[in-house]
Amino acid sequence: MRTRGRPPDSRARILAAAAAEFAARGFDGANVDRIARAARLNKAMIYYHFKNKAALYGEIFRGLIEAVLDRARAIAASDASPREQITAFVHAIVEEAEARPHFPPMWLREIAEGGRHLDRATFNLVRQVPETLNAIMERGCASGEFRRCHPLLLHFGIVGPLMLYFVSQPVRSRIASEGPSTLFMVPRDQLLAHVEHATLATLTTGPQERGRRS
Amino acid sequence: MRTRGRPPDSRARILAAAAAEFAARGFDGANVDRIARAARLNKAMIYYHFKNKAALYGEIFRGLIEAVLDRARAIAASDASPREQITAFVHAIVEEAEARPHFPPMWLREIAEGGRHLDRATFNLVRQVPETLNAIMERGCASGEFRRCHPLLLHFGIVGPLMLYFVSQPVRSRIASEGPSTLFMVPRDQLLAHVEHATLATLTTGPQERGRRS
DNA sequence: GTCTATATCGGGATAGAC
DNA sequence: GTCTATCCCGATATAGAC
Repeated sequence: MRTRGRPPDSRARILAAAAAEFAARGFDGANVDRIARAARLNKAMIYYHFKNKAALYGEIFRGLIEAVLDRARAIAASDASPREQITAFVHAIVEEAEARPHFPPMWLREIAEGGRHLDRATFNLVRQVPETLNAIMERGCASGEFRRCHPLLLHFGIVGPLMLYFVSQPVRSRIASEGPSTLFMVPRDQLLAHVEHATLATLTTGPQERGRRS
Repeated sequence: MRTRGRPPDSRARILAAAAAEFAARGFDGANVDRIARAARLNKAMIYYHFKNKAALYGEIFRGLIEAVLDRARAIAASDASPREQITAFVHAIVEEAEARPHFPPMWLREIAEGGRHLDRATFNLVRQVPETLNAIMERGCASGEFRRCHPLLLHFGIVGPLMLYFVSQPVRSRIASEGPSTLFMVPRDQLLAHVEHATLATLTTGPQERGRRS
């Protein structure tokens, strides 16, 4: 059964293995041989499906950022209130990170690399995420619910802690295995609650530095 | 003058060049030849001063984290109020990042790498930074100024946006050079004001999720 | 589509003169 | 302390059989 025309999944296996490898080691640290072994294939198969290592990386990164951007746009286009949209945005990032564990490490590293491995098209997708978040904030400001803040800082204030949380998983379990410090264990729900609260508190508390008050 | 016993600064030049290289390319992407050239030295000189690439990296990282930890501890030991100590902590991170531009990229990458390049001693220094911040928060909670939140999330909420800001510099100027979007230009003082405000707002606004009120 | 070689080369590390 | 020359391995990429 399901034999005729069954598409070989070698390409998908390569993508999955490569995503894990790039996430764990970065572009330069990633090893094509290891990817092949993890995909239970030979290295030559990788070059059958992809032009080179960079093309493989590019395809994975593009898929990742498209998924995130789709979520963000859907939220911005919804009829939820600005507050709810902010909350939904935080949840969406967390859900995407859980669905694609390579997302946080790859995104973080790529920013640190100056976007060196991204073509113009992908680069534009990356910048559209904070722009979408900005549109949400703008609506909240127009309705008087939010105070205005710098959109990129708003974005970094959400994404920064979230990415660090996911990316620090190996470090944190290494710490946990060495001693009984409870400081480095963070329940997932507490993460969500914290970032939600921090973001909304930032957006609804009057700024000291400019002297407006609600 | 100052000839006798003048120490050759080749070692210092190597450290400076290597810091820039590791920051820009990461451990695996860093090239010892490029480091030597940037230090106006031959590659062999690097191996005269350092056992290998990893040892060179380790020394730079250790220096960086020691500087940050020193600042954090000095603040925690000061007699300033918890609020002031939080503000001082934010400022200290920013000042350290400006004094040592390799700090944000190297720190961020190292977390993403799972601390793979760190020996036990350095690893312990890294974890003591959030622990020090926790001590500050504890005092604020004891005096009733702060609501308690997860110390690691507090730390990520400060350091995440700050590191992203510095690390995204190349990406942001690339965006700025391509079009007139003002969204990606962030004045340094606005960064400081934002993170300060966001952190204090988080620490002084009652949590929705647990229903405690001050 | 999948494999086994193998070409090729960049880059970490060392030898040894000065 | 500083250099030139070189070793040599690992890693990307390709050729070509099946």
